[in-house]
Amino acid sequence: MSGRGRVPSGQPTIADVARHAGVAVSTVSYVLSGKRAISELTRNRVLASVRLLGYHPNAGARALASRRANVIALVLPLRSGIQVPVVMQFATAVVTSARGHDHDVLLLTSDEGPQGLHRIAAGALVDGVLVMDVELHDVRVPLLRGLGRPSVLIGLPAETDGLTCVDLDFHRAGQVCVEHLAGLGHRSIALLGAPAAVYDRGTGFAHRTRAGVVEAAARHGVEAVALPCEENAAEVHARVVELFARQPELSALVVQNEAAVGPVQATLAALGRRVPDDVSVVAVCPDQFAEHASPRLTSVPVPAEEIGRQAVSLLMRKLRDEPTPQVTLLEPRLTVRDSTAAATGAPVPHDGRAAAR
Amino acid sequence: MSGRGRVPSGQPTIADVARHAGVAVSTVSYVLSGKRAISELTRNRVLASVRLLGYHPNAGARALASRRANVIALVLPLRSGIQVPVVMQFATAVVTSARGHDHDVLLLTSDEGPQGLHRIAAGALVDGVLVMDVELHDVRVPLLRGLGRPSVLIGLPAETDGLTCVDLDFHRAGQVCVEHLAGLGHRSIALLGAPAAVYDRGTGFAHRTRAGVVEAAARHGVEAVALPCEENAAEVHARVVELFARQPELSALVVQNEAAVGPVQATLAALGRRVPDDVSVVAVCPDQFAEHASPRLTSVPVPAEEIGRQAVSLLMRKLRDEPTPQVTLLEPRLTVRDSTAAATGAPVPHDGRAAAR
DNA sequence: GGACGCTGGCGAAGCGCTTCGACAAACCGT
DNA sequence: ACGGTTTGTCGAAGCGCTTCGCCAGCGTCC
Repeated sequence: MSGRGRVPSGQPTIADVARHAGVAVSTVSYVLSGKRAISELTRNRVLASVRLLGYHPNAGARALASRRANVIALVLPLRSGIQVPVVMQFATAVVTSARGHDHDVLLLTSDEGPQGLHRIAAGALVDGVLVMDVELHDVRVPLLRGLGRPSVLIGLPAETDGLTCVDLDFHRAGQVCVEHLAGLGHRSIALLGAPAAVYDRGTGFAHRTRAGVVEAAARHGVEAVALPCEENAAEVHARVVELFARQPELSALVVQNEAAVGPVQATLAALGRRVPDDVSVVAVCPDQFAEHASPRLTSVPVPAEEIGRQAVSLLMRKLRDEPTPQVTLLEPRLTVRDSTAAATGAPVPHDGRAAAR
Repeated sequence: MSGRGRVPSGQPTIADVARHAGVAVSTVSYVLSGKRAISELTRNRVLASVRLLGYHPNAGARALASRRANVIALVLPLRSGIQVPVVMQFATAVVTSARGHDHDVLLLTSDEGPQGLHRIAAGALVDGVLVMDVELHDVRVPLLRGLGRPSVLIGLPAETDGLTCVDLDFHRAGQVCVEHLAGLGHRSIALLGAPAAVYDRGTGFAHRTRAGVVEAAARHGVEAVALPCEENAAEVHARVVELFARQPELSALVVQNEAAVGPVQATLAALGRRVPDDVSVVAVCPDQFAEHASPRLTSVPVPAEEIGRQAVSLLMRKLRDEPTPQVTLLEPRLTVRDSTAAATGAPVPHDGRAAAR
């Protein structure tokens, strides 16, 4: 009968719902979007039809007509030296929060590079972009500025004009670790950091933590050295040995490298140095890691969940054209567990800080 | 002038390209899709215009008209006890291969559950679905069957009728580990497995590996016990101690738990048992892990990349309505490194297998 | 030299949705 | 009882693309 007759998709359309409920297509649309007042009666009839037919709006059609896809892009790093579990936590937090805002998440990997971003944005596949693992001088930053779509960075580039960035205040995190150790009477500490490659490509969090450690150490009159560290057990071992050779007085370690945490503990054990009796250890790592180590580690957790949530919520605000702060830094919290104790021969005063004065 | 005049989107449309190239819209479409023959001359004119105007087809419009979104969904597990780095490797492999097939990847988390899948599929946001971390009796399996969209599972449920599944042959992997150890003369071995929760929820790979180990051990006359193992250092320590108490003769360990690998080595060291001199260790874990341990671990890697690629390629085949095998199992390869050696008092015969006969 | 088949291109009809303007009907104050 | 607001609903015009059917031109084959 029908002249053209492409195969119908099987899924009910808004027209089916309208017909079933005995109203106009536009009425169904308004019921679903709430953008115009609809009488209680009509609304209920429509909603009943929706449920009965199992109607789900077609995403493509919706995107086309409304010019918003309700999808955001998440650009994940895939390089060496990334903190895999942290990244996963971010990703899941982002997906979960995005769903809470009625958005889905499209996964992009850094290695498709700028053109990937461009394709996605120009094709209107996504409404906005979330970029992780930003470097100090990230090539994607100028791109994002000219993308024509809202974006939020997780991490802090050197120049934040016109951007929206969220991150843990790693500078402060470094300070907090040192302050804790100084308060326990430690006078010689070391930062065992991320792999050298991470520093080399100017990843913000590594540099900022190091700066925080160095600065706070100076302020508290604590001797401190910072060393990058690869992620394999042998290398960690070598580094730790090297540290004790360079600083015989060394009594505390700040470790910012998930993969190194285990080997560090193993190495210290092998060297006959007990934690925390002989050496205190503070880690900057996910809580889960710190909990699972033995002894349980005093740590500054990276609040991946919280950062992810914030990032999404900032992006949503940008999508609604609301103003957003340029930089949002989360305050680090240090959780004291079993891996830090007063330095030998420097008993902690009762307020736990005197030694740092 | 124009009566209605919504704001134009800014992006050039196919009509702009057509006008610029002096051809019909449909011609541009055919040039881009290659679905009809277009003369060299016209094609080049069109392509030039496309580049010049920076044209990118609108994803929503394309999806609406063609009834295919060129997006696939990837459902990632987010529960405890998952092997985070492996999951990440999967994810990146999937994204990369999907891009190679001109598709993007939408990230879903298991915890949005069945309705998430349903929403996505019914809304035509995605053309197909990739599901990871499938359990033996997964609730999503019936859902997938009735989803009306092609899907591929990574992992193996108990019942595979009408499905398409890819996975490493973990049963074989278990066997391979045992065969290697038996060949080295070990007569008493243990499998230190995933956390108990993983077995409890019936995750295929854990069960299959255990079965493979047990079966091969029986066949080779090797004594074997299998123990689940939590992912924290203290627990690992306890388990290892327990194992040696139960099997005084124990001379080799198969470890299928990334997070446990480090602690196992630490514990053995603490117990004064050298690897591989006193105890051999085989791990089922990503190569990277095995490489970074010290000593470097003999291992059966989980070929996440390869599995991801296969999964995508199978899904693409299904999208094209081509038949696909129900189950695709990848053959495990064992890489010998420095953590396995001949059992004490059982010198390896020159062909390395006699002890197993 | 007309029937035939190709090739290359065009026009138009949707795909399923949102949104704008129009417009009855109900409600208000006077 | 009559203009002026709301309030609730409808119709229709696209959003930007794909795809179907059509046709003009051109070589081919008896």
